[in-house]
Amino acid sequence: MLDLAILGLLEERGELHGYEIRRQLREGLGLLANVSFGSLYPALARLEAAGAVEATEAPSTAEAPRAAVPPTGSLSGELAVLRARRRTTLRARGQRARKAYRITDAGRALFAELLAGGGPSDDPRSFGLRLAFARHLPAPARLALLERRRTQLAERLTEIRATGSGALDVYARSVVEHTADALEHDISWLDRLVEAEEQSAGISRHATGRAAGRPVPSPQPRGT
Amino acid sequence: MLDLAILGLLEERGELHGYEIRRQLREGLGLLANVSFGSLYPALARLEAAGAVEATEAPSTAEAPRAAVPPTGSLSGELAVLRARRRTTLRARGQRARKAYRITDAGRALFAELLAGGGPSDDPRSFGLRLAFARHLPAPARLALLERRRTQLAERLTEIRATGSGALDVYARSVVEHTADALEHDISWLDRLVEAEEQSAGISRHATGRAAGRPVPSPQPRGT
DNA sequence: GTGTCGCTATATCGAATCGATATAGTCTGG
DNA sequence: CCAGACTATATCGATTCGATATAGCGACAC
Repeated sequence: MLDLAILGLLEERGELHGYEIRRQLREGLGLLANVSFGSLYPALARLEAAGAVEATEAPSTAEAPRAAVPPTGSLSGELAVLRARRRTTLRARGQRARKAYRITDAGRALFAELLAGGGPSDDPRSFGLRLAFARHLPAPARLALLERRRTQLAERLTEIRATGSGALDVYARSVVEHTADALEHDISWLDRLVEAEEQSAGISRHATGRAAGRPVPSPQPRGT
Repeated sequence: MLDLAILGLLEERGELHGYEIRRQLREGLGLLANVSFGSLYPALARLEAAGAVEATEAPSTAEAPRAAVPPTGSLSGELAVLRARRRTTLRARGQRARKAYRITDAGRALFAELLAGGGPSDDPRSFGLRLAFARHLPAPARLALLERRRTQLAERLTEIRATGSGALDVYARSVVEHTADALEHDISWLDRLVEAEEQSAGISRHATGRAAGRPVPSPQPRGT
């Protein structure tokens, strides 16, 4: 999930270092991806190991794309190299040592895969992230993403409504009902997005029945 | 977080086994706590090790303690008895060996602590869980819980609104705006809850400034 | 009868993530 | 000159998830 966010940011904004990635994730995406360093740095290392991103020692202002360190197989050796390099190179201007990352072709492929990837990923953050990067998705895949999400939420909603909150006390019931409300709200948002998608694509037969009149399980006038 | 859910369930429903806990979490609490076995069983073990719960071998359905069947000496006869017994105990659905857990006094103490516990816990699931069990909380702590949550959400909202979504494309902007909307919705829900709390407590000084300027639809008598 | 399918039930594993913490350089202000 | 705030990378332990293994039992088909 984090991988997607990182790759997307690098794809859109070019070369970034860890701290900056985090800031952009927080500020740009409205905390949707509020990520900690404890997951960010491992994720970067993971992606680098997989060849999806490559590190460039230089602060982003300069160029000097210094060839990537050839993997020596010696961990301590590589660490020593990194340390030495850091001490010499960066002190140059202003900031402190940083490792900027840039996306590779393999990374772009991975990004596309993650973006469309039909994995379950019930996680709302994951969906939000995908949608935020939906610009990089072909139109049909975009639509499919929205539809898939809508289906999932609708299922959850019926499930909740079905179980009925009769047996619960005031507080638990309030939680359940609010959850259902939020779900409804989400679904109608998705419906609006789907509609917009279908409009922007030239639609001949817009009466597919989908966007037309799909009622949310039960409108349920709320307020006794 | 899971600990809280487990302890709460055991406190309210008495003796339960793992599978059943999970079901009640899913069905009762509207998927708010949709938990996997990979976290549930370790959590139970953790709680047991900490002395917060204790395991009882007996299936909880043992309302009527079946009188011990005198051993007949006949193997097939005993097997038949076992089968019959199982069938009567479990009624229509197959059951297997299970370990039922019951909450201890230490567990109750831990529960109270977790429930009120002012840890950050930005997690919406965590808050939902606490609120669902708010009945077990003294009224002032309940109010504090709501207020704390409201403050957090309000902060996030201003943060999002402050950053402004101008630089984003349609999709990212839609995500951010919808997040903000959902946040607003949550906040006004909390406001309604706070108001209800203040009403049900005898309100002498209702003009705390907080609840003052916030208009709220109606008290909404919550009984079907 | 015997597959085998589906449900109940417990359990473990690896990977992802979080929150806390360590380390360290740099900039600002008293 | 020191304190505190900010930038920056990194690691640790704990929690949680998803997948998977296992097993008993019921039910229905063949």
